[in-house]
Amino acid sequence: MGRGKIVIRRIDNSTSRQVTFSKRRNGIFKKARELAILCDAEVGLVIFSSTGRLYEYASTRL
Amino acid sequence: MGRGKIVIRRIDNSTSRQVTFSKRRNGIFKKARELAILCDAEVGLVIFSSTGRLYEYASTRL
DNA sequence: AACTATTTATAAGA
DNA sequence: TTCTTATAAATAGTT
Repeated sequence: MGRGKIVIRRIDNSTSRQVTFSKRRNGIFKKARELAILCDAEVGLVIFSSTGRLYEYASTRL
Repeated sequence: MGRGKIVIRRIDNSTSRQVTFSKRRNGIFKKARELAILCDAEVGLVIFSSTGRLYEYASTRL
C-alpha cells in the first residue's frame, strides 16, 4: 500500500526504517485493538524497536 | 475496508464474529511479521479467541 | 472458500 | 517532520 510496492526485507536506510516503524507500529496497534473489540478476543502485543524501545498493548482482560 | 464501513464494536452474530476473527487474525499476523522484518524490530503477538483458542507469533529473537 | 467493491493503511512526495 | 495523496493492501458483504 502506498505510492509504490515494496519488498518485505529490512529497510537499510535508518531514517526510512524509523519512519516506517512509527507508521506501522501505529497501524498494528490499531488492528490489535479492533480485533479485540470486534471479535471479543484477548490480544497482547509487544514490540521492541531496533533502538531498544518497548511498546505494548494488551486488551483489557489480558 | 470492505463492502461497507463498520463500527468498531463487538460483532453480535457469532458466525460473523468467527469469520471476521479468522480474516483479521491472519491480517494482523502478517503485519507483525512485516514490521519485524522491515524495521528490524522484535515483535510478540498473542491472541486468545473468544472460544479460548490460542494463537501466537514471535519474531525470531523474541 | 472465493470474489469484489470499498474502505483503510501506507510509500513517497511536498 | 508533519501533512498530503496516489496506490497497494485489507477486508465487509456477497455468492
